[in-house]
Amino acid sequence: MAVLDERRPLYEIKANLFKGLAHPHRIRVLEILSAADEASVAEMLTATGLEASHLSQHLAVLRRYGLVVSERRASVVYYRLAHPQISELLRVARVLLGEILADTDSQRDLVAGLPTIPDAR
Amino acid sequence: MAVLDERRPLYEIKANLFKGLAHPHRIRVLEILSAADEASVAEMLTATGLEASHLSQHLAVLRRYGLVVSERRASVVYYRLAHPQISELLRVARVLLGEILADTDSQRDLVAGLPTIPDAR
DNA sequence: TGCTGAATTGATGTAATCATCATATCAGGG
DNA sequence: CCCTGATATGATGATTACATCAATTCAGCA
Repeated sequence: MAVLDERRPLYEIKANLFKGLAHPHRIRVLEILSAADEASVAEMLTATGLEASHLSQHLAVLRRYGLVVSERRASVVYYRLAHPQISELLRVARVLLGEILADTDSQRDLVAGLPTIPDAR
Repeated sequence: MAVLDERRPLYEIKANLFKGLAHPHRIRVLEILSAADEASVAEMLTATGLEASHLSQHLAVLRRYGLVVSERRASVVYYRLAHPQISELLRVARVLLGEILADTDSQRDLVAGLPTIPDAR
């Protein structure tokens, strides 16, 4: 398994989880799967507008990180979240981001990192 | 701000959030800050065992991603989570990982990605 | 068996991230 | 004012991730 490997220290496993989530295309895919429960590659292709091999590579990453599972029925491959909890995590992230960005609106440059650190690069 | 920038599509902002979290050292730092509310660089140095400049670089990443804020009092720099919700996100991730890894124990190779995909590389 | 559509893999170049080490800034005490 | 401890930045090389395009596998059908 290598990525979500329970023999590693927890903070490393956790970092790997986030690493799997750390790309906009992969977020889109996971949100599609959160909403639809299951989706074929073809469906995700039209939903995302990505080129086939590009999508496939990101799906491979998601598989490698143990975030999705796939199943071939006839000539179509269907993907599903490997764990329902993943959609929960995305939901929480969405809510928290909502709050964070709302904060940001009112205290924009506090959050911007510019004034708090003498010389933010 | 550039990283947690509300003008971008949401899935990109979300991916950036996860990108900031996608490293074991940074997870450790954030968990220290979740527990302690505030910590000096010196404290984090001893807590993590990292070399000073190495820790500093990761702190810079966390600042850049808007996940922490820092404040200098005398010659000591203190760090804090930029948003309390971040510790909430980590908490949720921890819980979910607990469940996922528990699953994994009983269905280890289902999660491993090996049997579900004909030729996992 | 040879096509065709669906999806994956491989190869390549480029860019981003990480670790290490050396150097720089910054505040306070001598 | 310079020294020291605390922290941050810069430069370098190594590794890993990303995008693009070509080639491959695989299932079903003519």
